[in-house]
Amino acid sequence: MSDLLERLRGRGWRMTSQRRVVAEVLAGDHVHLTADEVHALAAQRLPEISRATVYNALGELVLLGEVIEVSTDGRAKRYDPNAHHPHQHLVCSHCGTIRDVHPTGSPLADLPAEERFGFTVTQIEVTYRGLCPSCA
Amino acid sequence: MSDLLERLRGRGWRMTSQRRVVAEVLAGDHVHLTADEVHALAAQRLPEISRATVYNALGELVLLGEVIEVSTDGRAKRYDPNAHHPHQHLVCSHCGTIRDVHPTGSPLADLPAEERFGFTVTQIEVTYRGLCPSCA
DNA sequence: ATCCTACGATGGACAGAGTCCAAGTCAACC
DNA sequence: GGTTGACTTGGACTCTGTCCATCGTAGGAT
Ligand SMILES: [Mn+2]
Ligand SMILES: [Mn+2]
Ligand SMILES: [Zn+2]
Ligand SMILES: [Zn+2]
Repeated sequence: MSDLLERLRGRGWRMTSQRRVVAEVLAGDHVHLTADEVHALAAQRLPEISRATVYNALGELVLLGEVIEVSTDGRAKRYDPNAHHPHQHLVCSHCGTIRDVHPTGSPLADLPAEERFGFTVTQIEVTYRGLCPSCA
Repeated sequence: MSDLLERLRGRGWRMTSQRRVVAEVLAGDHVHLTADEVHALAAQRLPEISRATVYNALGELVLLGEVIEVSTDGRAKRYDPNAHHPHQHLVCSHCGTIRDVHPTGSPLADLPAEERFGFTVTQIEVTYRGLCPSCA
């Protein structure tokens, strides 16, 4: 993770204690925290950190491509630091639990050119939905 | 669309003027309205219809499998009456415009069994994201 | 080491989408 | 036509996220 902090510093990110804590809280694999969860964890280390600051930091990390925003259907967005290992998500329709998955058949079925309607497609997102073992 | 109304009546749906108007407003192909858009259109015909009723009716149509809920990333959910012709969506990341698309092959790249984590996968949703011609 | 200042943090108000509820209304069956 | 439980209403409420005026501070300049 400190390589992340290095990379950010290198890009001119002013290193504040708040941003450091947010980046540290997000460290790890299979992490999919909501903004408020990040805020709660960050506040354990830095009690006066504000929600706005957490939202700002997360937004910047997303813009910098260091974190992926996963939006799950009506609930709060989740933030995924595993931005450098492409993967997709399996989501429980009942409780919202997320798991990382790596579908086979790599080049996710491209769109027929005549169905692109002039769009520049930059991202293909596959979401597998179902019930997790405890909700089934 | 009156076949829809028939089907609903057959399933014990009490037919109120509000529900009828909501179902009628949703009729058509490539329709992806938000709940508030449905409400506005419905209110043109039935001025006193309430937002809560529209949300209730939409929720029931979704449960009955007659309408698909398309959630688009931070914006309001959209309601798609084209539930009986499986398709996927192409969404503009900038303005939120939606187009129906029909990817070739089996985009539904199945999940390796060992990556299902005990989930019962019931739905695979593919979202193509990019910029529409006017946002590019 | 100290000073400066532009960038970042704060917290409280605000907004959008959706849910909930108590009270009133009416569709459908008798 | 009367009965009744399902449906509707509208307003309050919740949740997620944004905005903004003000205050604080990281880090370059001296
Ligand atoms: Mn992930
Ligand atoms: Mn559609
Ligand atoms: Zn679950
Ligand atoms: Zn667009």
